[in-house]
Amino acid sequence: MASILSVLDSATRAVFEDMGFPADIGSTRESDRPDMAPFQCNGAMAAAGMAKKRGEKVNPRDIAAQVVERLSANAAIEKLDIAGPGFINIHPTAAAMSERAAELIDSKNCGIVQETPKTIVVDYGGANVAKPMHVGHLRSAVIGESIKRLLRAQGNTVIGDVHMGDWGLQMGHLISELEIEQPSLPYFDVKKTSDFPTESPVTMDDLARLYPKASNAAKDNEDRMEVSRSATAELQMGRPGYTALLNHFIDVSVAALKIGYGNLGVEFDLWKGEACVDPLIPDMIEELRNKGIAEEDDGALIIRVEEEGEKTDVPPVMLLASSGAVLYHTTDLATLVDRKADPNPDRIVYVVDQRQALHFEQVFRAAVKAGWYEREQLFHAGFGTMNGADGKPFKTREGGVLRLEDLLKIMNEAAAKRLSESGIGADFEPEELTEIARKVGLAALKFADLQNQRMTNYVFDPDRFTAFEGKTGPYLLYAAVRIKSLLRKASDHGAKFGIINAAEPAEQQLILALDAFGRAVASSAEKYAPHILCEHIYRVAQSFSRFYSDCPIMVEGTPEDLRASRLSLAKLTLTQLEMGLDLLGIETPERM
RNA sequence: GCACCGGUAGCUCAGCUGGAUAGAGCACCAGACUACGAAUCUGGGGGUCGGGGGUUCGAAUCCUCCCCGGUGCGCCA
Repeated sequence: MASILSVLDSATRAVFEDMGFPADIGSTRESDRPDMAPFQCNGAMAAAGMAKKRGEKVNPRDIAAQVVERLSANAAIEKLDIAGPGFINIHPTAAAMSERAAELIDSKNCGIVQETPKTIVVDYGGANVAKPMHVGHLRSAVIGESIKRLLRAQGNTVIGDVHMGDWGLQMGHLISELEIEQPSLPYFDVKKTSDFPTESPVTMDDLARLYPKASNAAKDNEDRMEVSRSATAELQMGRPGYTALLNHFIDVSVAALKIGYGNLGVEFDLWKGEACVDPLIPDMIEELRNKGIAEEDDGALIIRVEEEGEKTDVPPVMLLASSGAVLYHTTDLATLVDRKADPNPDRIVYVVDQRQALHFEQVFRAAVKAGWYEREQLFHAGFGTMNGADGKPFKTREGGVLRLEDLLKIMNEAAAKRLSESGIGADFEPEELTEIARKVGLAALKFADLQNQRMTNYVFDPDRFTAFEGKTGPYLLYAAVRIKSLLRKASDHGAKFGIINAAEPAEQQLILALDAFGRAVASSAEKYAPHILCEHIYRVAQSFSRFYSDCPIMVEGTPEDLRASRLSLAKLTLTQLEMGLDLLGIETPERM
């Protein structure tokens, strides 16, 4: 099955090739001037340029005329125009559009092209143990979830790994602070090595309180810092009481994080963290030493990763601090070793803040140097830093960090308010109303985030998030929900679906928009860029809105076959909208 | 100092494997509900694409030099 564009594209390429030009220059694409034609081919100018370089003098319009001549018999083409210096404008036939719509209805996946299946790990989330989730965790979760779904939709085996931060000094802080508060706990008894309580001595709230307390205390007290450092070192040496405590911390945190991510509609296949690859580190370091890759430097163990002819020095990977402690690089490398063993992925995508770019570059180089991966297998999909409307790191009015649960509450309330204002939900059950507000709020939040290109710095602006008009998540849901309502009405009237006949401009425009879904998904997945899919879904919703206002369907007096055609088109649109929204991690309510 | 990311309409952003008149949403102005949901639709005004050079028939897009903002640069994670 081929999209309208790909049919036209193959045709124009073949013509250019026939005429002795490279097929590539004859490519067809969506037009920059949709007012003139849906599709354009600009190859004639390029061809004339090439002929000129060979010393021939050719007018691009003449080449265009020849191309048009050879294309005129194509059944999918209604009309060809030559414009300006030699642009070829291509109008597909209504029949081609109708046929394509029928294909899309039969298609299981709305025209998403299946790739040769690969195993891909998407590393996103990255929340820390013992710290409540805040707005800073939003982007990784939302973008990562969408990338995971996009890759999966292409037929890949995709594994989402939360990769928690549960190792290192932060754990030393927690353990030592708890010891200061409750020194009599059995975990701190050096002589005790087993049979620790199964019940956690702390709650999530305790952890959320202990960490900043310790961290602040250590900031300006070197002695306190030393206590944390030595606790960290002892934990890493495997002190049983500390290990038992760490496991409690992790269990308590994972339970909280599952709820937090669950509220965002984000799910992970793996709940691994840094701590669980710690056992791999001694062998890994041994291997790196034996291979002559790791070397001592200034008391630390490092891997040099700078490359020939590089202008700047890329700092080395730090495997072991001079204290012998394991560092961020070490656990990330060990995670790569772990993943190599299982599931031995073809690719790993890290959806992590762009500020980590250098870190990943270093780790990737080390992994390649060690012979574990090819450079192309490892990709850091970074995203922009998040600021408030003033361009500075976002803070609440009180100057604190905005918790994710509070953000979700703000979104929920805004959606609920809008629902009650519109008066539509007056007869809904309270539970349904709550559920709708949740979905609408979340859709607004996610779409506001995803529609930006990853790299652009992110302005966190609650007003923008809670805007429900225009290019927003709720607009998309509204379009989908309106179709559902229409289909319910059709069902009540016993209306039938039928063959789609692309007659009206609004119908044709909608079909052409639907035709582009496969391309949008492919390009989104290839570039790890959900915003491309956002753009597409929005265009589909807009095209539908226009179709809906121009073309009566369930209005009395609409001929039966016309109604059947339009109902089918509406249903097809709904299928694609819901599928596209799902790829963005957005749920569609039945009504709103 | 070096490196990475960004600078496009009043605001928030697309477009950047070079193509025609640089797009969208918000805001602003003017219209459309006794027709299927107006969280909607139609039309309009609004731009030295940070600046200068260069390549090209053609540059927001490629090259180069500057300016501005953000970020990162061996023992936190």
